[in-house]
Amino acid sequence: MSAGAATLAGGGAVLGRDFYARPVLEVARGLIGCIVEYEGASGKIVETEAYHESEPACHAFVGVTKRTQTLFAEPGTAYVYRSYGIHALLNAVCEPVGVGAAVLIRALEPLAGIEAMQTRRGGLSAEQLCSGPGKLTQALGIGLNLSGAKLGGTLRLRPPRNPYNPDLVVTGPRVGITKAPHNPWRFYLRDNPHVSRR
DNA sequence: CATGGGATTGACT
DNA sequence: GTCAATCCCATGC
Repeated sequence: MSAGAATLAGGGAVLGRDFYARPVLEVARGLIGCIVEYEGASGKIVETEAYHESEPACHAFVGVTKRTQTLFAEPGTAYVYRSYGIHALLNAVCEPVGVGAAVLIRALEPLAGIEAMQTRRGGLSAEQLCSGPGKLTQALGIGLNLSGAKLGGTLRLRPPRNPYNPDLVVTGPRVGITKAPHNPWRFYLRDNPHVSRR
């Protein structure tokens, strides 16, 4: 079982505070294979990236501001922000309170609610529905209003349904950033067709 | 108060 | 391959 998994009455388990209150690189790797659920739609995480206040690519690098205060909040908080004026990007806040760190969820393999996703995304194939950080928030209907919400409520993450080979998780440099681009802090499932492409 | 940049995407040459 | 769209907010004057 994954660290921090707690059993819910009625079946299923949800990742709890202990899961997120660890070094952000561990959480980024650990989230691969986990399930994101929101209002009946769900998908398996196939790609993540880690961000930490100690390096300039992270929004929290500048310290606590109105924009970044959520990154320093309780582990297991959602941090959603608008990128390029258009897209909402979903992160899970990690490490203890007062440390600015989060895992960006970059791609999902759709599991449930695919028709609703296609309605929101324009009838694309399953492989294109959630294969990017801006795409998956649109597909699930996740907006900026969820920033600051505690993960585990309407928006929740579950541990993997089935065990999988940890060798399938590979690392690489993060995508799309201009600062500290070389840290290999991106994690994804090898050969999974739902991973983002450029 | 004005400016500039951005953890992206999709359309177009 | 290039490039515009479009919003939030940090920064600087």
